[in-house]
Amino acid sequence: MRTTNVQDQVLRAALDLFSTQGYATTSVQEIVAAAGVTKGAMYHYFASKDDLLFAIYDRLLSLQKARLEEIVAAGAERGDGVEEVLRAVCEDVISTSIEFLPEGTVFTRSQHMLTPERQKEVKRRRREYHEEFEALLRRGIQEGLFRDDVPTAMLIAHFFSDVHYLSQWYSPTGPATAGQVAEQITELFLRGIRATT
Amino acid sequence: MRTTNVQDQVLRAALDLFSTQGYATTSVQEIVAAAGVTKGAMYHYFASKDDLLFAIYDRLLSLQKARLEEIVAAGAERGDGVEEVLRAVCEDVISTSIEFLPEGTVFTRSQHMLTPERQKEVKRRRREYHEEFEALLRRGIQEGLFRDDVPTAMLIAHFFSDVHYLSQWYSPTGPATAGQVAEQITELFLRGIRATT
DNA sequence: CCACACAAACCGACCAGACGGTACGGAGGT
DNA sequence: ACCTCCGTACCGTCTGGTCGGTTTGTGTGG
Repeated sequence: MRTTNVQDQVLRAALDLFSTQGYATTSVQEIVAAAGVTKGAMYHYFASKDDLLFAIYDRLLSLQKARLEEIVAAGAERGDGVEEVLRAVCEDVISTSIEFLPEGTVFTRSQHMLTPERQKEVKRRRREYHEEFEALLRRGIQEGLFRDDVPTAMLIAHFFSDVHYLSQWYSPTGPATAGQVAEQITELFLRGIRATT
Repeated sequence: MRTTNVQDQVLRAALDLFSTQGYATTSVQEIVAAAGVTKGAMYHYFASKDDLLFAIYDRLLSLQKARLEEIVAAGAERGDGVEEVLRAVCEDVISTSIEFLPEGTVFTRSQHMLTPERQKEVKRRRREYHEEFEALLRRGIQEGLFRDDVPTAMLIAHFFSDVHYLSQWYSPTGPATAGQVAEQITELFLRGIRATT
């Protein structure tokens, strides 16, 4: 197996503590105590506290990217229309973000705590993701389905604002299910960007 | 006068450093050095580092609340329709958020660094603001202008996600002016929430 | 089945330094 | 004489990270 029990436990504890207390206010001592391991064990697998934080980003970015490409590929194979694909992508990223809510909390809140190089990498990978998203928008605009009087950059920001904001208001114990939220936000977004015929 | 030069300089420096480096990674030493005062002077006016952070929240919350009420009152006096008032409110909060972009950065990023009581107060005042916003939405729904198939809580989240996300992507040196952004986001939002007749 | 070797896994006491905050005294106005 | 304002030196605490050493696992030769 690729990951040991120690790594798993530490990352799990780190995610939990970072998302509830914040990165800076969580000490390595707390993390290893919560994980049930010692500092020596932890520093055997991770070079720094920063590694723990970055692991959270890496996992989420990889996951979202993979899902995006999977959906786009499946849509292309099926010959789906742009709006259909875009809807699937939107609903999926929202659902996934709800599934990984603690990660989302850390993601928005602690980006500036990463080392500068890693901040750059996170930015780069987010940009890549956005560009793939933008390609869908452009296709839709070209086909006359989506409005062309608002820059795509703003449409992207408009959608991902919802995605990032999820961790600040959504509660699994609340009235709405993840699926409902995904559907409704996507609907609001699509309604906003459709061309007026 | 109410505020001394020391207070002003310190708060200005704190805002600048908190927004660029983050609260936890900014030391009191750095702040007083940037403000050109000594620690003794600072601690004469502020009880703790936390006070500096809360001052940023307090100012922004007060400002936004005041502007909201002003606009709603003006709209009521003029006898404006709900959509007209809501549009004015939305455009104003976006413009204001752009005007106070560093405050917005700190706002979203450092809420969990406040003392628990102050976190509660921030939450309470935000909720008050949202409730006033919600009243507009409800009025619009009642009048059949806005859709009633999506919970108002979600419509609120959908709009304020854009507001909070501004500090993460908007650049004053970018292509879009504050006014354009305010107009376009508001347009996207309103288009999304209008009832389909 | 054992003895041995060697590396990976792990322990926990221990730094060096930075941090927020304080104590105390002086300066200057009233 | 007194109070506000502020400078300086200092304190106790906590932090991320290290390091020498021990334990555990595993492959190997007899």
